[in-house]
Amino acid sequence: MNQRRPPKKTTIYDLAALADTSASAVSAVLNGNWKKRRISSQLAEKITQIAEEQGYALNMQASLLRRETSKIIGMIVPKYDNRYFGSIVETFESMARERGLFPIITCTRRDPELEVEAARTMLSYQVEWLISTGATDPDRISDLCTAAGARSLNLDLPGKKAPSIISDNFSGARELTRRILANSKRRLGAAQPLLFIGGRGSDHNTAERVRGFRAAHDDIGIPVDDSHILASGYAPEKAEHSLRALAASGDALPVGMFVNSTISLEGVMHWIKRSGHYKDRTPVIGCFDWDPFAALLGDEIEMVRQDVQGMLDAVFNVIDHGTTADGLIEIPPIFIDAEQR
Amino acid sequence: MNQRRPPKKTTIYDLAALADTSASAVSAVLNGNWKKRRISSQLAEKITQIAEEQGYALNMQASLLRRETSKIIGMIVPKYDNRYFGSIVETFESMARERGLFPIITCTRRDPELEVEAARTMLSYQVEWLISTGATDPDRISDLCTAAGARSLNLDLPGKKAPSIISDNFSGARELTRRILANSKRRLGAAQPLLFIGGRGSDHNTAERVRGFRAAHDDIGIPVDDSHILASGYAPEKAEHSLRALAASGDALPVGMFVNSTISLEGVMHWIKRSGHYKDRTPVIGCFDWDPFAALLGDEIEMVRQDVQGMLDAVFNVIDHGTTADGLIEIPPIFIDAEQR
DNA sequence: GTGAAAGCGCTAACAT
DNA sequence: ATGTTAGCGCTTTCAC
Repeated sequence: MNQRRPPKKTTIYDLAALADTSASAVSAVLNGNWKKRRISSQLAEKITQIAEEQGYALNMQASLLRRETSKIIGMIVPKYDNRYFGSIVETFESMARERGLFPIITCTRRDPELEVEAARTMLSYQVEWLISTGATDPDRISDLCTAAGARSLNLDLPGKKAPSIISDNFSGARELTRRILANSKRRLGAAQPLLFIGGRGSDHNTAERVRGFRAAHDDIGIPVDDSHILASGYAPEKAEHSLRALAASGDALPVGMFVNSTISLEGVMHWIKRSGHYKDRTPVIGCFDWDPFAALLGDEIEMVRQDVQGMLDAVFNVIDHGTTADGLIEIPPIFIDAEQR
Repeated sequence: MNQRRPPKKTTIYDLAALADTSASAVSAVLNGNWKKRRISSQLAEKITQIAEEQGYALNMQASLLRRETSKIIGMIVPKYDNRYFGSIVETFESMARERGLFPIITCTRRDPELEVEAARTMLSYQVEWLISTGATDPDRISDLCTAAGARSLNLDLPGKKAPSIISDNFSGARELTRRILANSKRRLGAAQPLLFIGGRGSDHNTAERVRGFRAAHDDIGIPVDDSHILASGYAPEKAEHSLRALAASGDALPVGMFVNSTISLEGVMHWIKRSGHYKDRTPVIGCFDWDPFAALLGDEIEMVRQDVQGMLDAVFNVIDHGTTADGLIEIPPIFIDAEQR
């Protein structure tokens, strides 16, 4: 039933002709601000009905061109392949819609070039706000936004040139580490240093989590060697490769691990299962992020869940109230206890 | 650094004034079709540079209003909470961009009202194509599109009024069932009927998969009782609830299950772990969909992976070549053998 | 209570 | 080779 040649679209002029009135009356009625224009409910009724019959659809491009405000809000997101970002996008969309904003999302696959290209495109579409989620170079995007008269916001990863809403990575990592160490002690009698694996050493979140990881070890007087920090990237294969290299080096394998994301955990679990090391006793694991299946993988796997709703509440708080400070807002992540998992 | 009052945006008229030329020259240069207008590379150079300096950004709304074609392509997707849809969206976006199209995606949470509202909004934005993914009422959306002069396409779930690209659910389910039965026989000596769980009995995919499930049982002469088909919905809690009810009924629990989606599998695995039935011997499981962590959950869990790339190749084949037939295109899903998982 | 008219920023046909 | 001009469909004064 797909029409080959689109029939000329109905405009408010067509409607005006049919209703024997003017385009401005039609526009006013269809926008709901007709009481302000004191249009007779008779005429309003008639116009609405005709519009219905003709299957009239507003042309946003024309409408937006004339208005001063677009009500379009953009978000850039690195990937759709994990629960964290999926839930950010889903929550963002519905919160935006609640406010009468039109959300447009685009996935930039952690590619810096794509990020700025996507930002530019969104600015062409007159976004009023642009949220950079987990962007590699958020300040670059903020600059573009400022130049184009749009406002920007950083989510998940902080920047210097716009308000940034992120998880409290340091405290979260410290508490997670504390729990892994406790589990490990319960199993082995004595606590031993853990392995930190996944993420990029250069990004703020990873750095903060490493700091929390070290602090928790410090708290109980266990030294952490640099060789125990393997921030080799986000892809599953990267984590797997690091572990393989570690095992090949002949060093003792750690009894427990702090895994920096579910995506890294994928590689870690795969390697543990396939490699055959740990065959009798799997390592104690903690993951900075949550996934429902990962949660079922074993009893000893501890997970922090980032507070997506809390973060987006903060995001929209800035948007709704137009806060202007470029500060850092840190949202505590959530710990789920084993019983209620 | 967020500007409070957006500075008036630079237009091509501003650039024309600065370059001491006309708006049309600027437009032509910035669009790349200036060799056609035989504009001197000198002028072109000058304009490009000034545009750069001024941080000029095209106003798409104005551009689109004037053009006849929008190059905007929309997609409606039910959820972002599993790998299947995540990968559909990610692949769709990049394939659209490769073609110079601007993808806009929106998540409708399996809500029929939201679906049509989202479709209407996208049509206002002049989408040329609208892909309904897993929509509850795709024909309604196709009608809206036809009325607005846009073309539509169904993905994942078929409709009658537009070309539909879906998985070959029948054959996939039959093969998956065959494999689960074989695993079950290997473990138990004799094959026993499986339980089908998850999905909506009313949707095409679930119906086809049930048909495949029955066919595979028929093939080896095992009868399937209606009480073994539990298509109680997509949410994890729905599946969990059905299982709890089944266990409470006192009937024997099945030795194996065909789970209709990863999202249902979430509920199934959770129940198996928490309920304590199956404590010594977990059931043989197969899932119509793939998830990396679920794949690690046990050795006996068989998974079909829907061929997302194949499906989207088919989608863009229709778009690129403007096929007009409203037929059903079925893409065989992919089986991953245990060794290579 | 309602209509006429201007103009948002851009593109393309038509001049020169 | 480049400028002038007429809209695209809508919103919004302003005039009646």
